[in-house]
Amino acid sequence: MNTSEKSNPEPHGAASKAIFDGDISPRKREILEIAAQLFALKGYRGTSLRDIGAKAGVFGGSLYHHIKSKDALFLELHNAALGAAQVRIEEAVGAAEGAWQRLEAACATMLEIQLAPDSLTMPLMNDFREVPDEIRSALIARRDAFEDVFRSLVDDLPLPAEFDRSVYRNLLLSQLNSASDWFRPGRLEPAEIAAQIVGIFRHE
Amino acid sequence: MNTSEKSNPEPHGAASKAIFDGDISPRKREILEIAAQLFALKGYRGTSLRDIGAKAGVFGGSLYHHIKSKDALFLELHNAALGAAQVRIEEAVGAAEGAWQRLEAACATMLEIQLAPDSLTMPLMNDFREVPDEIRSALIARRDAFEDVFRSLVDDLPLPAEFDRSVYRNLLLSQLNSASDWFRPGRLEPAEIAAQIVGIFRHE
DNA sequence: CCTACCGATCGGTAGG
DNA sequence: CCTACCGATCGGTAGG
Repeated sequence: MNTSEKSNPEPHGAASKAIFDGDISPRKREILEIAAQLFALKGYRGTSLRDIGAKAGVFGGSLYHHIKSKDALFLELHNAALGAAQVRIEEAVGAAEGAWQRLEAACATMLEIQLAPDSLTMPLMNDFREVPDEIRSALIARRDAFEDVFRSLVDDLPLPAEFDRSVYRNLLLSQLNSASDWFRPGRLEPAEIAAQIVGIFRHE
Repeated sequence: MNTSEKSNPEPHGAASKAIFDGDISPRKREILEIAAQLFALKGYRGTSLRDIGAKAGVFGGSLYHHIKSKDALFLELHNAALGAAQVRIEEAVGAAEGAWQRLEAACATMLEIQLAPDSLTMPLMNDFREVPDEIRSALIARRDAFEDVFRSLVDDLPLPAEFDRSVYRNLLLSQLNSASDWFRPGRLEPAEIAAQIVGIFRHE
């Protein structure tokens, strides 16, 4: 079994949402998805390379054929998830008209991503405290770039003068980032929650 | 050096905010405060008993004279911090008149607690993912009891009918809980942030 | 990708 | 409260 099996464009049917770039092997993509799920569920420190290996059907040490280190794996994951989220949100924003409608589109997409039942995505964006110092600054920089989308959305709102837009944006983002803490399926849908959020945040 | 030195009522000047019950030894209180700071800074898994011991001037194993386990230590800490916060918030709410004023008083007090520079308090309330399964349900139950204060505050608001009060309350609480992620001293004060929050959340 | 292992660190304990 | 240690687990590596 050699390792030259990279020229396989999207074999398994989950091309629906391409979280990771196309220029990685299917096997590595599989490993990244498994790792993302475990990190989201148990946190950075709570997920060992042996755990990831076990779910992938190999021993922990074997992962080092695909990754450089646990740090690098987490960083790659985090950046890929944020990149994919950013693309989806920008698409949704581009399809909407009006400042409040664009904000609601962004919120709805963000919540759909964070609240997806199989969410191999981003519920890891917050526990920066758990992550080694060496990669934390890179994670924060990437997150800041992501949040620029919301910065410009908020800047476009016709808000009352007494509102501090920086605080307003941070409050909004903290709601979106921690919705998975209290969300329960079967009640309001992500889009309905987005409508509630914009209903609350809408003042002019 | 014997161990019978418990009958000392508040020796060091920090009686200003009694986070922990009076019926524990000063030494144990000291250890709890050190542990709280480290947990808040580095998370549950990122804080070892050796770390706590080092800051307290003893070896990790020596802490077991005062605690039963790391789990129990964290649980005690968490419950004491929430209990103290609840008392302060209920006092502030009791001193205010009007549903919106009471809400703002609760938010301001909550933010003062979470954003205090030496905050040995609660920025640990969120990383339940990091904590062992055995104590997680107890932590959640205690937090739910704490949040009942906000439940009744929100129920008293004259909100428009289209607002879902459960979602509204969760959104509000997630903002208060994660304000420490973006707060920077020197800009808005906690009370000013509370005013911004209520300004946003105020609809009737 | 596996076997077998390394040094480090963890929570916790015994015995004083 | 210390010394000295236990078994478990971790990220990572060598050599195949």
